[in-house]
Amino acid sequence: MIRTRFAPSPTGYLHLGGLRTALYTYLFAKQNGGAFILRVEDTDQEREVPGAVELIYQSLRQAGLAYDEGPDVGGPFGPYIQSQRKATYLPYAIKLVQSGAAYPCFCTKEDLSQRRAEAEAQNPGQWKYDKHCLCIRREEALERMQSGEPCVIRQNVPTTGSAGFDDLLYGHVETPCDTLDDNVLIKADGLPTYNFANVVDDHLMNITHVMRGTEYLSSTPKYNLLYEALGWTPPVYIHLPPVMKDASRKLSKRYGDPSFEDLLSQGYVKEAIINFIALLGWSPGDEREFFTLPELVRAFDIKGLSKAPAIFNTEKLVWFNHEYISRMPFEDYLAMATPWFDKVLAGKGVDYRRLAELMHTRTEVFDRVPDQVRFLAQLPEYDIEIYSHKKMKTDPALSLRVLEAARPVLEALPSFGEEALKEALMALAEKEGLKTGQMMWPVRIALSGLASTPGGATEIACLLGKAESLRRIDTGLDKLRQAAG
RNA sequence: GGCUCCAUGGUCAAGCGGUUAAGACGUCGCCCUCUCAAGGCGAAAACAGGGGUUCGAUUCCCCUUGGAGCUGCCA
Repeated sequence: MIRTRFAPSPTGYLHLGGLRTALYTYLFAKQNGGAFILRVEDTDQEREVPGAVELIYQSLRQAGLAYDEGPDVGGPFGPYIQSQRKATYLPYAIKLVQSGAAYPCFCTKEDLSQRRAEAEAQNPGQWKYDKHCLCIRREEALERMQSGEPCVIRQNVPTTGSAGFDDLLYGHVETPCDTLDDNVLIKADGLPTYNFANVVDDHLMNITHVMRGTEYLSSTPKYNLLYEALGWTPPVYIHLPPVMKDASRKLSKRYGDPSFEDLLSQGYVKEAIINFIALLGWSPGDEREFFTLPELVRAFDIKGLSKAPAIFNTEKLVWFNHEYISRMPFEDYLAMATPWFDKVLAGKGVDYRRLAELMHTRTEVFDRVPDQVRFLAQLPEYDIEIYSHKKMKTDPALSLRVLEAARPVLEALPSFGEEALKEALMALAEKEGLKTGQMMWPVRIALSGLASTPGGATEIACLLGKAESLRRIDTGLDKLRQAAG
């Protein structure tokens, strides 16, 4: 049975690169009828951010990536939080020490930084741990360790030969051992480093396939040395290229790059985010581009993964979002749009249902909605230049004439419904010898003060109501008359 | 610096020795239209460079260039 895991460290919210790794990991497990496991890698207590674990649970749930085993859902291989597994690592480390694959190191951080500084002075950038403590006799070292002398346990990487592994995506990767450092396996605080914890836990949790970022690509040969020394079979590796902010910067939390949660609160819909992110670094091979999560499970294939980093392109995400919004049922749209309407229209008595009909296919991201509808609450300041439209053949002078003619017609209308408005204005246009656009453009401008609006003149007049519409036309007339002198 | 990995339009990408080098986003133009969107049609836009291998390279190999990652008692 295939078992995969997503193993984030709780240092903040789940960023999009992490979400994509989680997604691929989930897809791979599910399409093979396997299990998707969440494991929290919190062995660095200093970097841990309070509440981050909950944020991870929440994001994965919202994204629909339900895990079969994990800290808050349990499972037969728990606990699923590494700090709670502290006691499990040391025995394996000692086993490695006894076989010579690792050794206790009593060098203090001060010693190390001093020796390092000296070495760097001679050979910049060449420092590796000098195996200083390897010469201590094993029995003595173990004794000192067990007597409580502060120490770490280091991996004893061979000084000759090479180490390698096979990656499903990248193929065979091999590194000369003499370029590898003797990494710390168990820290002075007794907790394992990532280097050791992931090996032990992946084995203990029967993980068959490891999907993770390429930042581990070059250290994986070292992990395989550990598997070998422990007599374990390594998992199948699939390293994933990073998601970039631009050509040379990774998407990061620091530079204010959005998290999954951020995108949701900006008004991106989760299906669009998932769909977009799935296609960032993976191609189905055919020309399909819309996928639900279950469809992704069926379509996903390691062969479609890209080896090169992918730049996160917001415009494409916006396009996906627009598509998803346009396709959602109207009632869903109305429900989602209402709070955004409320931000600028609360208590204004605007017909949200009609407004939603107009806005439904015009919404790209919900956080842009308030700016699009604000004019309904208050006529914005505008320059009469926008009465000019080349294609419509309108200008301020014509607009003045149009508004003067339209004002009494509108005022006389018994009903201010869209149909009635349209008929009245079209009839007027004909009578005045004007094209429809020449009639509608000035009216719409006067009503909205905007060159571009959701809906045309009649829809806006109807939304505004008779009194407000006439008031705005009067404002327009004032402006135009003033300009005309 | 050392090691590892990567390289098709602005972006995501198909291609897996012989193609007019797909498609999508974005951009631009036209049509439609009571504005803007949407929709329809169309256009511009790429194999980083140099060597090989081969009858033939975007595709295989090498070098260069460019980029990324690792080189932490971070993951």
